[in-house]
Amino acid sequence: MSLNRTRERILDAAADVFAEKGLRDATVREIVARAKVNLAAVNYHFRDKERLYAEVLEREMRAVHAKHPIDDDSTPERRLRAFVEGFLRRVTDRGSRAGRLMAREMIEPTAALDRLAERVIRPIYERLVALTREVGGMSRRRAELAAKSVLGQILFYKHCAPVVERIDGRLPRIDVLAEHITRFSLGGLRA
Amino acid sequence: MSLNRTRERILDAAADVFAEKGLRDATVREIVARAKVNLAAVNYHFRDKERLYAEVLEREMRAVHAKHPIDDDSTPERRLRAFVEGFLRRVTDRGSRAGRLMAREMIEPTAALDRLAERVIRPIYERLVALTREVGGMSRRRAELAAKSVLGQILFYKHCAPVVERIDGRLPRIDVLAEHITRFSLGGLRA
Amino acid sequence: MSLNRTRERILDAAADVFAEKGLRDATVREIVARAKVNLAAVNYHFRDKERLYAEVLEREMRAVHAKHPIDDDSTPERRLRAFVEGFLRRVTDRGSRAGRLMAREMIEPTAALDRLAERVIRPIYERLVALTREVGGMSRRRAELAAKSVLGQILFYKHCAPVVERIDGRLPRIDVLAEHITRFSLGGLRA
Amino acid sequence: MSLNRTRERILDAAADVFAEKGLRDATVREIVARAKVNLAAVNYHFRDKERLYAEVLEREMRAVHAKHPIDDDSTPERRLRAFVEGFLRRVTDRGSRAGRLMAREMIEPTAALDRLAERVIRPIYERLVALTREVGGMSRRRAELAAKSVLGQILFYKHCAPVVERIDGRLPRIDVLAEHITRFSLGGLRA
DNA sequence: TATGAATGAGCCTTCATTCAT
DNA sequence: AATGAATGAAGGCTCATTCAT
Repeated sequence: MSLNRTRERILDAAADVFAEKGLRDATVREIVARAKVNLAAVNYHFRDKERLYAEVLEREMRAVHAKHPIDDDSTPERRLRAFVEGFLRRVTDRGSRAGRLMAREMIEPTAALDRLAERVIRPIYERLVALTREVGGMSRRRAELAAKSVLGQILFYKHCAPVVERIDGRLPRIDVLAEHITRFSLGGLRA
Repeated sequence: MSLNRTRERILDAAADVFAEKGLRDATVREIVARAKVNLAAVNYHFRDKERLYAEVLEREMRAVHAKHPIDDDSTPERRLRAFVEGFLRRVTDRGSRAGRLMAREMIEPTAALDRLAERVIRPIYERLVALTREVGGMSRRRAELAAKSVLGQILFYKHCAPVVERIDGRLPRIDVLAEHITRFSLGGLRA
Repeated sequence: MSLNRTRERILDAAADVFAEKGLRDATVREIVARAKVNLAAVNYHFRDKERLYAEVLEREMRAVHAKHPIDDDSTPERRLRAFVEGFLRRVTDRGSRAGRLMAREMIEPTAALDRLAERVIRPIYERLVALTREVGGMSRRRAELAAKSVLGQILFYKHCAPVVERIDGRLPRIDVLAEHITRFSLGGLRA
Repeated sequence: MSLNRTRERILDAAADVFAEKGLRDATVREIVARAKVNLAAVNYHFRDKERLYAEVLEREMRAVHAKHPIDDDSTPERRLRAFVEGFLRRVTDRGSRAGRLMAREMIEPTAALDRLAERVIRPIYERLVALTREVGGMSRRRAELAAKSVLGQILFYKHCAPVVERIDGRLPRIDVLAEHITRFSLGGLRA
């Protein structure tokens, strides 16, 4: 195949498998089967399974980062609402490999997490902190707590999805959730 | 080794190992080594590794459930505050095997989660829903969303701990967090 | 099978394979195939391939040591002759696994050689040194050199066998060689 | 990289690696790494690893052969002494790749040994046989045995070096050894 | 002439489980 | 009730070699 076709195929297949099974439970054999490449190709292109994982993680995160929408210049309330819904959609997207990979990192952080926190997560976090200050006109310290309250509400539907499913059956529509979280948060911010 | 001493030793060792490594990454060999029992004892007493895991999970959760404090009869606001702080403390306890086990279940639910959701989680959830209705006087549907907003804020410090560490350094004191979450939530409930 | 049948079978098969191919070129698969035991049995009984090797080496050497004939009490010359022929026979025995294993150790010594040198080789060496002193009535220092001259002549037919074969075709009979080496050495000792 | 620079670099690196690890344990990867050439270069220039090995062996042996000193025309005894010391020096030279390669061939002869025995070893051997006849005035048959006795004494310090080290600590000086071997052999030749 | 990419075979080891006692 | 022995499956990795350029 021309260029680094094999390398790309492996990265893509690996993202799926790592997202589904995690670093250790994923097998190189399954990855190469999905990528339809030779078993040894992983070791050739990435040295070993762990290095492949690190590269996958970085890549997936960067992809999400790139897709992250830029805030427009409407009112802070509308921008908050847009942020919540956008984040919620991304996070609850079943097919989102980045989301699953991150969730796993939360339980068993790997060396790759340090870079990730700084380069991908912090910018998003800082934008949300700025937004909460605009809405609530509060101190930096309080705005950080508030930002975490917002994030927590959103991520709950990610990190506790299996329990929510078992207790509620299906989730409400995303826009209903986003509407609730935004209102609830506006109330909290003004408290 | 009279009675089911062996059985108990295995359950205890297994709780540690499963909490540290998860169902699949934990090895029977490590469990029996810590428990100082024979390799075949796990299969003898629990049929297989998965059944041992289910038993461990149930047991740990029951233990947490038992420690869960009963609400007193002060104002709903104070009871909410007490709930938040109590839950937050339990959830951020680094040594908590139950917490780690649950976090793993969120990512890769096992068969054991069904019972757990019904027997351990739902009662807590229902209590919180009732509490939010008392505070906010709202519909069941809205109260459920609000309860999830409260839980999400709390669990954020559990499920995103590695990122919070990397972005903020140390956490604020638990009571400060609890105070914030309670105020934020009261604001949200009244919105 | 009763007792440690499997363990013994592995040790025996491994001695053959290690002697033929050396530590690294020998494969666990070939060993277990010859021993007609399961592949995992090696790791179960010996932890890993290297430890199996160490045990094989020790065992084979001990076996040779045990078979080593005790000198009788005839004249020193006859005892030298007996020593030479005995050693020569053992060493050129094509089926001798110990010999092949030792030859490999000479090229790539493993950790096991230290014990071997002290426990198996030194006693033989010391006996020969004593013998040369009896024959030649010389200083300890010169006797040691002489002992090495004797050993070198014998071991030549072991260590250089492939070349001797290619240059001479077949070897003379062992007793002819032993007679020559003994005479040559007696001449040397008296020089 | 003009001409066959690559080829030369491979041959040189391969000589080191083969001497250190032997034919099979040496890896093409290590050779090309040391030679700082491409992985595929070995197969391109030498067809396969074994042919590279054969070429290395031949080359190293020829180099030794070239350095072999020509006998002068002093007395046979002095020429024997010179032969012993020269051979001993070459053989115990730790850095000698040829020596290590040969030692390995003795244990696991490869196809390359046939040519070697005929072209490199036999000439040396024949010279020594002639020398022993001059000294001892004996039959061809006995002279051959005597020549082997001389060679055996010398090669002992090569092939049994690890054991000698462990039993004696350091070796005596080469000239002392040569003196001993020469005297001992002269005694034997005259016996 | 030289090389980056890719491949198929094979190796050692680990693991959960079962068997015989 | 408990265990030492044994097993079959699977996994990560290395290697010499070949291919296409």
